Amino acid sequence: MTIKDIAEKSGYAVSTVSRALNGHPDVSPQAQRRIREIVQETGFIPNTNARRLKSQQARVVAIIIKGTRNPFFAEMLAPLQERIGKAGLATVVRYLHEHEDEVALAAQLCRELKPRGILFLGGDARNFAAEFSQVNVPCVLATVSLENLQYSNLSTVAVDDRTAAKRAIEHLLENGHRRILVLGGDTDNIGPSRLRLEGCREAFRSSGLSEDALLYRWCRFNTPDAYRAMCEFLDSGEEASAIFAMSDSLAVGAARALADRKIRIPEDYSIIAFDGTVLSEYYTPRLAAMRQPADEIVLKSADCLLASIWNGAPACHLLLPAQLVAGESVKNRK
Amino acid sequence: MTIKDIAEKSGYAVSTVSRALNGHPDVSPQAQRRIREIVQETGFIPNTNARRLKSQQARVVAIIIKGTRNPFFAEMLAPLQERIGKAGLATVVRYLHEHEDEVALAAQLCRELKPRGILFLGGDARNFAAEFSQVNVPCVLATVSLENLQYSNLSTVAVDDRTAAKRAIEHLLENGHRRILVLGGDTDNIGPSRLRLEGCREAFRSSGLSEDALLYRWCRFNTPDAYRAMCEFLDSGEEASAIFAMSDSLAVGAARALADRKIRIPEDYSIIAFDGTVLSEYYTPRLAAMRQPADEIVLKSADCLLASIWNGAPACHLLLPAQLVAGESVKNRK
DNA sequence: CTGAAAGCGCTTACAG
DNA sequence: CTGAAAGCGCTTACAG
Repeated sequence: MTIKDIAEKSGYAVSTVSRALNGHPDVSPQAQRRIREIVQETGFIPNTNARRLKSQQARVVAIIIKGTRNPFFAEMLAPLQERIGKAGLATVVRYLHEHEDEVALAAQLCRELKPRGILFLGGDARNFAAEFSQVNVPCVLATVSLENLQYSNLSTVAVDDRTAAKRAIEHLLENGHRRILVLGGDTDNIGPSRLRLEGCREAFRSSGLSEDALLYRWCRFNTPDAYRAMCEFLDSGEEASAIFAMSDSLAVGAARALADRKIRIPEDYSIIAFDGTVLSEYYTPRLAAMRQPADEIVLKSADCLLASIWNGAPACHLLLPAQLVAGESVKNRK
Repeated sequence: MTIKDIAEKSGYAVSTVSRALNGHPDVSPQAQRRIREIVQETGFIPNTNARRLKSQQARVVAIIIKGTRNPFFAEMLAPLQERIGKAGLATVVRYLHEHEDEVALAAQLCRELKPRGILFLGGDARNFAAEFSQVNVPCVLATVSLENLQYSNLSTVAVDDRTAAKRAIEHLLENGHRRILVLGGDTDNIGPSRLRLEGCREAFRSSGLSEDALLYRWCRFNTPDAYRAMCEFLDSGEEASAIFAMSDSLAVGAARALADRKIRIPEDYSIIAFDGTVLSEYYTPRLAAMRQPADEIVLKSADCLLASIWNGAPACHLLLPAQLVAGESVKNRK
């Protein structure tokens, strides 16, 4: 079943059918109706490949997700697809491991798939700095702030990591904690972990405390690796009274390491997480967390991308505030 | 940059370039080499749409995921994509809400995208019964067993839900529990919740116990709704000493409801979950669970699909055993 | 082993 | 408002 068959059945030419199908204005109401009927009857669906070949662009937005097991991204994906879908664009999702290059994939997709835009969920600043110029469609990088890279077709929508982390540490300091362990990712390069660590340092400095009491342990962004890092910390003999974990899943891993040693939360160790997903809310004890406004990130990211696609709107850079959710996992030591 | 440009630069004809690009055997080593060089230099990537238009099929497997926030599916997706990718096929992922029709989407994709095969992660038996005949490519339904539907192009790979649930209940019975609350999904129609409930009943029957002591509460497959269902149960004044939750995330919601009322796990209430994801392993207390062999489901699903695609292998129906993981959430009352 | 040519199913100037 | 025709970038018989 092709457009040619529809043309024959309807008595109109192929070109007229094509126009009717695409809702062009210059088609008579009769033709419109007749063609619609036949399409209904036959259940005809135009061949997407042929369509794309001609129009040289797919009605598609690619979503590239960095990190295959990030529950925070997982929560954002469905509403993202929904919102973009309502704008009449299909979505194609690709997952990448942490070590893979999302910008290289984007460049490849631009050539192969020719999407109208690309939405990155997470990403590495280095990749963007090195090769984003190869990507020539409107893009939005969500959850990572990258304002210093001035690409005209790259918007960023992210939480203000530095301020949020500062607030997390302040919360612990306000509750009398003076030695704090921070669990997070790679801080050598610019990125969320680095920004958050800087926020932690600022909190110590502006409280007049020595940064010697700010301990950092690196781990990958998953629960088992946070467990590993936390065990190593506890076994090293170092001490602290509170933990700031840079994601909810890291907090769960750390909590498990404490439980193994009969260390209680929050009596012996306080803990504050980052993200504020459903998990932190329903975990026992309820985890204190800096909640990322996932809904708003989704909303703004989608709107930003769609505005660029349809109206050629210039790139925007949004920094949203995170919100402190108190929970039950922080004890006041005063 | 098109294949025509490569032809000009290399001095070979378009058809020879095409053959070289696709690894056809009848191309001289020189031509092969020369063309490869130019492709390297120019970074040429063939236009996927044109390719598909001609060959009428994409080198793509569609993965349709039912339920946008299922951590169990989330864990399976990455290795699934990897395995299929290694076989030289790309993957396209589509998420569907629980109430949406995955088979209708599959039928649509068959016409639009023309994939080589479709892999369903979760699905509703009713949709398959009603309209799967519209889908004409090899398919595998993972995590739901549907042997009674004899479609020649539909394989199923799932855990033996009935036996697994029976084992879960037996574990609770062995530990002296006699009134058990089961938390799960819709049991009106054939599907995992129904099969598991039947397994629960069997366990009671074969132990000579009255099924009156087997309580069932319906909820959606997410943590907040399990919390809601558990709260309603507790507030209703009904009693039990143990819970079987049909997923890890349901167990977390139920646990939170207990914690709200200062009911301790496992001292006051025992709990056993289903899936056995990372979460159950690192939760405090470690959750007893019937672990689904996610790795094996991934492996078998992918292999089954690829065998059908490449070799026209007939549909297969695999029922894999779940494994009891003891955890710390079940108390022996004897 | 290689090339010229037809054609996949659409869209879109162009002419009427 | 409608139709005939060109062409998007490939693949694949067919002929040599």
